[in-house]
Amino acid sequence: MLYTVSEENYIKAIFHLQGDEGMVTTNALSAELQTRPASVTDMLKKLKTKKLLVYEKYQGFRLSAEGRKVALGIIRRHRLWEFFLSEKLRFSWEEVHEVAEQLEHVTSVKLIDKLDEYLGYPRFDPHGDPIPDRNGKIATHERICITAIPPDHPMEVCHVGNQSPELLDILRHNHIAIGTYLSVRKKFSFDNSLEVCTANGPAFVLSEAVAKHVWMKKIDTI
Amino acid sequence: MLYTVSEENYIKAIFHLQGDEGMVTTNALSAELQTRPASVTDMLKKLKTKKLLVYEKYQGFRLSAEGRKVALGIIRRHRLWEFFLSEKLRFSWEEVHEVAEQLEHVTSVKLIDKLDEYLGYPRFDPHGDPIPDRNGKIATHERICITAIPPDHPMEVCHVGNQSPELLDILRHNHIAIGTYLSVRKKFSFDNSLEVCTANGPAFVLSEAVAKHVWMKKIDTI
DNA sequence: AAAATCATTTAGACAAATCTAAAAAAATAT
DNA sequence: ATATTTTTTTAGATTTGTCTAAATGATTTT
Ligand SMILES: [Mn+2]
Ligand SMILES: [Mn+2]
Ligand SMILES: [Mn+2]
Ligand SMILES: [Mn+2]
Repeated sequence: MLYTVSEENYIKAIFHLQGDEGMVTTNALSAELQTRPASVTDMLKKLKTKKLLVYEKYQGFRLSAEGRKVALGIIRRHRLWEFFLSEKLRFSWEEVHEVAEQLEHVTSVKLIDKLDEYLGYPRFDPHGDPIPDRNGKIATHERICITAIPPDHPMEVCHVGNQSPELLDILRHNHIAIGTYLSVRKKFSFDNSLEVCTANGPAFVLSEAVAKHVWMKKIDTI
Repeated sequence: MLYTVSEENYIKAIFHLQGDEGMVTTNALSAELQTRPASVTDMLKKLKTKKLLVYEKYQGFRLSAEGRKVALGIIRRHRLWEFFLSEKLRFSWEEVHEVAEQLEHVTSVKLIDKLDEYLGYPRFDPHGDPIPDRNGKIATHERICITAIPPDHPMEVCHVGNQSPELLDILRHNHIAIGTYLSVRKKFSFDNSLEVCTANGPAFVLSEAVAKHVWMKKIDTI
């Protein structure tokens, strides 16, 4: 029932690498976790013994139903802590992940459920990623990339698909964060850049490289 | 600069066992940590190498100045989290310790300083124990045992020297917690029990065994 | 002061998580 | 269809933290 920090990190990484139905490879996981392939193989055997993994050697692997459940628990803890750090302790957007990497391994069901309640049952973390509820259920935004929305229809930023400091630097420079309202003024087909603006702010340009990571949803009406 | 969870648990336990000036023995530490004396000896060698310990074999040991500094950092984290759990997440008094045992090992200076700020720089944890500030300084209550206060002088409960569920059961039954105002009505020299009462509540009796763990301070005048 | 007891350390083992180097299997190219 | 390359696994070693059993040092009793 309880897993080591190392096991949890493997489980979480496998969850993120496997899509729906997909298989994960030893090399991909070793790259993700910055370990050697041989270490991955060792851990795969252990996770298979614990029935968290569907794995035959040389055939790739993916989480079992139980493994997925464990992964969602870890992700729930990670994202709830990210929300706490951002919302309550005023950590900036890009600082929360590293600290949450540690906090996610504190295992107390009561702690997490009380934290969830204290935070008001948030459904999305500061990066716009969904927070699984205590049953592992995750909400999904009806979201659309800013490159695909029609001109002059304001929508709300709900997700940023890349959290590198470099991208966040551009977004912050333009005062774009989760929850910002934006509308597209013009699309330039030459380089697929966009001219966008906030409700009453100045217009500015997003390159295609930036825009493809910015996702929008309908503005909440209540 | 960074220590393992195990090292931190040893350092903290040594800090609690050594008074001012005192030496700690291998057996005492092994009892405290529920390990074998041989394991303690192994760790002592390691902590000595890291200059956290003053230790010559067969002679007992105590923390070096650096070791004490590390211990105060761990205790700061532990007690700030206990305060958070109690104050913000509404954990009951006796539940906080176990969860704080895990949270104390999350090492991010920024996290702890922000948490401290968020909590309003509390100086005492839910058990009335002092929380070291970021320089390791700890406040001290001018406190006195309830067995020693004069009759009919209301004072405030500021510390409970034993946190067993059994004692906490009695205290909760009598609605006594940190911050409760109590005065002693009568002392019975036969068994050293006390009749005490709250401001407008009924009188009740505390046995000597209970009373000796209940510590009082002057009522704050602001 | 020697014997008995108690506390502490040493010696050797083990599990967990990692590594390097070599072997084996699978995939790709010729 | 072979040969070559890539991926994965195995074999054996290392570090950390723990253990048991035996040896040694310190203390207490007689
Ligand atoms: Mn994250
Ligand atoms: Mn992690
Ligand atoms: Mn505690
Ligand atoms: Mn601890």
